[in-house]
Amino acid sequence: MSTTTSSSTKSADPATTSPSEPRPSNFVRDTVLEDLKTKKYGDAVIQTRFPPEPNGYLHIGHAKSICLNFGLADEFGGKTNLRFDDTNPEKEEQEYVDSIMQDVRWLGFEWDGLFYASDYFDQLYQWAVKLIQDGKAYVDDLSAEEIRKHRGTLTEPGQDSPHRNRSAAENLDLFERMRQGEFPDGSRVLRAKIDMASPNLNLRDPVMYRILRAEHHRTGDKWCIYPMYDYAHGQSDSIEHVTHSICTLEFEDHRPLYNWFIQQLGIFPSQQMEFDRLSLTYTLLSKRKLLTLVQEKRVTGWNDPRMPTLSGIRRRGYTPEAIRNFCAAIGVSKTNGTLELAMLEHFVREDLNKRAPRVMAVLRPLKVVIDNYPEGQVDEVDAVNNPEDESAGKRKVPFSKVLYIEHDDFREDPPKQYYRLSPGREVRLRYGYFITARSVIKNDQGEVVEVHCTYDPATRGGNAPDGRKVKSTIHWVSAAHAIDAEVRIYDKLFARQDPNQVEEGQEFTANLNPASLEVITNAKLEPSLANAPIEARYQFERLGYFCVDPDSEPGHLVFNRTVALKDTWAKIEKKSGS
RNA sequence: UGGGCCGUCGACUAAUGGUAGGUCAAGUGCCUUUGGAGCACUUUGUCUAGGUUCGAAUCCUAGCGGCCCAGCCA
Repeated sequence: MSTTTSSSTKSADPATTSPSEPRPSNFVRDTVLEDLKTKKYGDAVIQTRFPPEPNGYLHIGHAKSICLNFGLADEFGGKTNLRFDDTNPEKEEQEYVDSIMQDVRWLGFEWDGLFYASDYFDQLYQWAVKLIQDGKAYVDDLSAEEIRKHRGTLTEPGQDSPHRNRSAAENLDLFERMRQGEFPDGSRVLRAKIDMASPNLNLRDPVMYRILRAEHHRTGDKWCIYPMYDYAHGQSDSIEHVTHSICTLEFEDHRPLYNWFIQQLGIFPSQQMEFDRLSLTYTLLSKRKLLTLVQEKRVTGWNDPRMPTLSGIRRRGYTPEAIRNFCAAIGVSKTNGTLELAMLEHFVREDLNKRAPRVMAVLRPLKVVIDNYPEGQVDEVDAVNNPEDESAGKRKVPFSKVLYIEHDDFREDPPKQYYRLSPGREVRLRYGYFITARSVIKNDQGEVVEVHCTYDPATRGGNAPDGRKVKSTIHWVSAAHAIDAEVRIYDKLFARQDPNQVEEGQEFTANLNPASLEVITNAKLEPSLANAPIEARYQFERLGYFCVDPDSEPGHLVFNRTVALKDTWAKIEKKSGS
């Protein structure tokens, strides 16, 4: 992929501390550049952070954020922390923490600091006490529902809680007793005292702490009160001296609150900036909904190869490079849009094309017998491992009298522009010989089950000495040498471009693509694949990119199709069909 | 209809008052022992209307359209 040329890279920029590749311009990077130039943070390097909540697995949308945050720090010699936003013990688990760390590293990034919002619970508590002392926070006894009623609506101001003007002493006492566990869950909250009439709902005395008796994955039962996101996040950023706190657009309305806490506390002024969340066609990127798919067993787990999670995509065969290139190419803006899935697929193909060894595999075997080929003779033909990479070398592939070819590669009655095998037609068997179809054998249903051909011994390797050309080259596997494999063909998980678009009363699961997985149990592979290791990626010539699934066992290989090759014939067929 | 944000080819994104460019997709041709890859070419765009300016995608005004916010989720 070539990087977009941008004006910001035309001239050497003194703020750029690394001589790295020109990077695509975006408004976040521009701001960093500007802040560095004006020395907004003195001589300090920029500090970013990736702050996932450990309540699910990371997905491709997170990859965009990871690449942005780590990428900025890399480019400008800054640092990036991994910080778990673990303020809601009811939804968070160690399993998610572990998977997140694994996925970030797999993507190719290493954090500078590893932190948890829960590391700061004591500090956060002390700051809350300070806000109470300053008359900026109060304990409210209203129920959740009463608070909601008092909040007003989008168009009407809220009303003050009757407890809004308690004395600092009383608030201090109550808050301390909240922490001590004197009150039942949900009976009281600590609220910031801001403005119940603010047009920004986030400023209508937001809740800072709630009482929640839940086992926290790190602090256990030490606390029975937990800070809310708005109170925890900005302060965590500030503690870590995060200079650029990059989050998604839906937090734009929270920025005034983010700033309010920092200002009241007089602590390090981290700056929040918001960019657009990634959306992809035919894809859902909502941890809540992905969780639903897992819980309802619509998929086999978070790492089902159809899932847009990093672990799913990894198992599907995507490379970290492909994802990083994708993230660099899609850019960062404030526009809410939806990217075509084709864009993502392009970047896997691009990467795999360069690195994946080619191999021959037949997914839907059709038996071919070469009548004039000597019985029992085996011919080891040379095959190129990767035409894109000469250093990948060559291998031998056994050729013999009985072969399998792809069922699609033979048509008894070939349509226009179909160049593959058909009665009387000569084609090339890749790296093998030219063969001509002579007759077919059909089963009781009238389906072709065997094609008898003749071959031209002079065409060994694939070229005719007399210079005659052939329109098409097809792949094959020697029947006697083939190894059997299971191949899982994946398609879009959702049938609708926008999986959230549902008929009245329906769930998003109604949009699930019933054909998202097709399992082929009798695929035939060339023997070189016998010892293919888990996660190894190949191009099955003319078919697509495939990788070895962890479900594989000795003697039973399982492949996942990562993505199909672009298929010109399919286009022609579709066009003439419609 | 309170507040916030956003409108550039079909999609994503650049242009920072001075040539509307790139990537994907689509199409055409070349090439090809993968109908792959590669190469070349092509199509299509500044939401609308006013204004400022020598000059506006960019600044101003007004419309129109979209997204977000009324969790003791993040």
